[in-house]
Amino acid sequence: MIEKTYQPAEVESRIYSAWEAAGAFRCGQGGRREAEPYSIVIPPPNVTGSLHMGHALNNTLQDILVRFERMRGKDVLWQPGTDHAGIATQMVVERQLMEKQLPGRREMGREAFISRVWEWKEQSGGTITRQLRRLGASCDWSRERFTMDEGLSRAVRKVFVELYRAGLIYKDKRLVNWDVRFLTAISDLEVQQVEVKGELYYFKYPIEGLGEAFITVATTRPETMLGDTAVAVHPEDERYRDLVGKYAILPLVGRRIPIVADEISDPEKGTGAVKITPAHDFGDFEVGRRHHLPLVSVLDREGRMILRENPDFLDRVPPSAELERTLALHGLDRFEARRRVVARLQELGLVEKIEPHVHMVPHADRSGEVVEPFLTDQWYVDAKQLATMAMAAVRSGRTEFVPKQWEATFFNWMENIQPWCISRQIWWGHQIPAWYGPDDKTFVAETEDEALAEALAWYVVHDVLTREEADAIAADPERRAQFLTRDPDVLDTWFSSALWPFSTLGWPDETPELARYYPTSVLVTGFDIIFFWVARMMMMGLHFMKEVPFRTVYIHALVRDEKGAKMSKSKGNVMDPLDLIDRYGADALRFTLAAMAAQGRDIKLSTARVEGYRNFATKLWNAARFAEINGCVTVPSFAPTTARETLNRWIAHETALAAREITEALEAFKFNEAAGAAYRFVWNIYCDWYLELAKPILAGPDGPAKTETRAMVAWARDQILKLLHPFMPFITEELWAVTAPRSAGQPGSTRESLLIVARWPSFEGLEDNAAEAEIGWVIDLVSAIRSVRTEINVPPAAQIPLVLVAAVPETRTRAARWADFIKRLARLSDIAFAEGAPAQAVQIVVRGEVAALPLAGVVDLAAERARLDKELAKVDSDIARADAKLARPDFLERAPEEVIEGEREKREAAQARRAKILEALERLQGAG
RNA sequence: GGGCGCGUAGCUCAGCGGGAGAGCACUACGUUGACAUCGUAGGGGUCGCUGGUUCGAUCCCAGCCGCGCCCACCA
Repeated sequence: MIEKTYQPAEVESRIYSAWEAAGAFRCGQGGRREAEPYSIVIPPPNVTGSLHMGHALNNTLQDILVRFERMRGKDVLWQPGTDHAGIATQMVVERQLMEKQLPGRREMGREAFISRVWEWKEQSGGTITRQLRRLGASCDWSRERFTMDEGLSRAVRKVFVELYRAGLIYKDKRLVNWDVRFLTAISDLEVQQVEVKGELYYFKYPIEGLGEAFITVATTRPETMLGDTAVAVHPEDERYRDLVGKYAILPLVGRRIPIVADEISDPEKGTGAVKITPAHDFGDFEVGRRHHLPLVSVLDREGRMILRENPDFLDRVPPSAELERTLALHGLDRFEARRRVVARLQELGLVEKIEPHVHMVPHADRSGEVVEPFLTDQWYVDAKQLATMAMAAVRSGRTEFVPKQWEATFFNWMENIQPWCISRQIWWGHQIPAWYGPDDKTFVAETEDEALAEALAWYVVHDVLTREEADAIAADPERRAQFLTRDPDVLDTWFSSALWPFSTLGWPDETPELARYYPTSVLVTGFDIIFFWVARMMMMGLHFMKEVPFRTVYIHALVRDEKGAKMSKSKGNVMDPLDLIDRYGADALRFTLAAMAAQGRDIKLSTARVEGYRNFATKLWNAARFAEINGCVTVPSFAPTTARETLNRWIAHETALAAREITEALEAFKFNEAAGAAYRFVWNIYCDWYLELAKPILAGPDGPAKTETRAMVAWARDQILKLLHPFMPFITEELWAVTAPRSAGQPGSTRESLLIVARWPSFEGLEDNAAEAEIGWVIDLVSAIRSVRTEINVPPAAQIPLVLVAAVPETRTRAARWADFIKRLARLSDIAFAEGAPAQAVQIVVRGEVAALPLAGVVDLAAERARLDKELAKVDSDIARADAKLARPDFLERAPEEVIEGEREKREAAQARRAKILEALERLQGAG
């Protein structure tokens, strides 16, 4: 017996275990080794993460595709795993140490700290994957990977070494985006431009040799002026032409700085003269290179002023008396230093003005601190070269974005791609496989042994060491360990993510999985990581595999709250998917997300919507109960195409239509259309009409019609379970089990397989549309009667007679055949036939014929006349519109034939209907 | 400054060249043995504005008005 109500919480975990126990998620299962492969790699969630609504959407869509293709018989691999998430994870563990009042990271040392992180990972790293299971994700967990596991780490080292040897990875000293909180370099992508209300300061720099004359520069960062090494004006700016080549004297410092002509200066902006601080501004850095300016750093890695022990500062510029006075700046935070510099310049009368100024200020993603451009040595990937192939792959269609417009975004970024800074000054991550010799010579290799061998060989060849000395070092463990120093930095987390589509399949080994599942079929992800991840996977995949990592990139929207605001903890508008799963079931959440996943628009999620789809699940549940109560059991040998009953032929055809619609929508990644089609079919076709029309048969005497109908009800229900399974895996699998036909004395399911691996419905039966004329007529008739009953206030319980007027023989046959049904659904007492309509009757036109409801004493004649007048007006306007069209020569000449024909047909139908309405009006006249 | 997108029923959104749709909300009625997490019926929209293309425009094009997002070293 099917339970009275569906209990998601009870069912979901049990069903999920059953899938896992059956090995249903595993690739290559069930004789599918010969089948077409279908693979998706999961966007690996942070190991520190917990499931948020974005994950829920992302993984629901992947799971829908994966379940759909699995049911279509493909050999499916959904490759799961997690990301080590460098900074995020390091932060979590450091915070934990603090909370437990244990020694901090630096005190415990690198090795101890890293093993602490691993411990944390073992204990807590499984949260997110457990939560994915609750959502129903059918990943092949037997293949779960972690970006820091041994295999993937090996892939990372190999990639690094090969790119280094190909000259595509190099070390460079230049400005980087520096996070002053986490004390690490970050990439351009980890920087957010934030609009800040600040001030624009106009400073007067005296000009050497021109007495009281000065040049005014505008700046938003006064504290960096101590590091100025030039003033730039535009080469064509008449105002300053004479000053180019002269020197300004930098206030407070006394440094002579040249006034140079450079295009960077915009005559429209500020004063047209701009101070140049090559060590603290990306633009100025370039100017510095062009004009061979010295780089003067005045900030340390924590964003504090560093003047005293700063060789960059003191060696090049003899401290002036003024500078000595400003030495109080040393060690000050940059923002405090800013206030003091401004104050001092004001005292000196060198501040022309200060204006309020709104501008974009770069902030570090993670820490939220203002990013400091900082001069350091870092490792870079030459992305430009790699980008060329990636762009070509998208241009040629080897990888396709869906929706298409994201390709523009992709190209736009790729065309302007900058070197990718991949080194991070943190501990948790893939340590860079680079070692330095005694003279700082760099050796890059996959292992320390290889690096050492390479280094010793190099020093021998270059006569730094003799062969004997080298051998001695190699032989002595102590000296070996001391000879090289490993680069302490680790790689950007996205570096290992970029390898995900092939590293998870076993690369660099030539595994069968790599051969079979690469390139993957589709990547499902949000637009926010097109640059971070998609582009980089494209570059790495093409370089190392010589083939794109995925055929299709499906870009989905952002999930927002019901008002359209981005969900964030600080706003307190976060909806927790696990909470929704608890309240409504995973299926309801999944269906909601799918139904709302229209391409190109963000999802505004509301609980009302989830509730609505929970109701849908309930509806399905009850429909299955109805089938069971009425003895509708799957008949394995039943072939729907052989059905004899019109009603059954009709639902078979409707089922095929729905199957086709859902299949085509899923093939085109139109999740909302697929969900909508399934919803309409189940509720508005199967439940509202088919089951209702089947009731009299099921309640009637036993016989072939009843037997067939029972089989068909069960068959259609089974098709529904299949069609709905990708969206609502739990409830459908549960119903699949509980509705299984029983074999005597045998416990358990007699289904051939779990639903998850059942065959996806075909479209067979589409060609037979004959039943529609009959069932459609019944539906129209019932609907029309119901509508009229409400309109003229017939009490719902009242049973009234129906008279079919001047019915053609076919109608008479149909009416006779469907009398029980129609009477039941339209609440009629009797169906009769007559050549003319009875007096005092409500008359409706159904598919060209008049049906009358004699309602002497019940019907309000005036109301009825008004109703018919309204209908007449409607039909008249229809005719008029068609006439107007058909009267235009242009239309007849230029419109396609089928459109013209359609218009004629519409007109004829309207005319016929009009005639019937007129007759009805006349009769009413006579009656009144 | 560049690029992308959005303005359709009270709300959330589909549709996107041939007579305006769904869900929710709303109104009325209804516990007929699957389902009140339900059923039946109903009200509600000059499809942002202005032009253009077309036999025909909510749909294509241009401009404008609102709104959002992404990218960009500008003082």
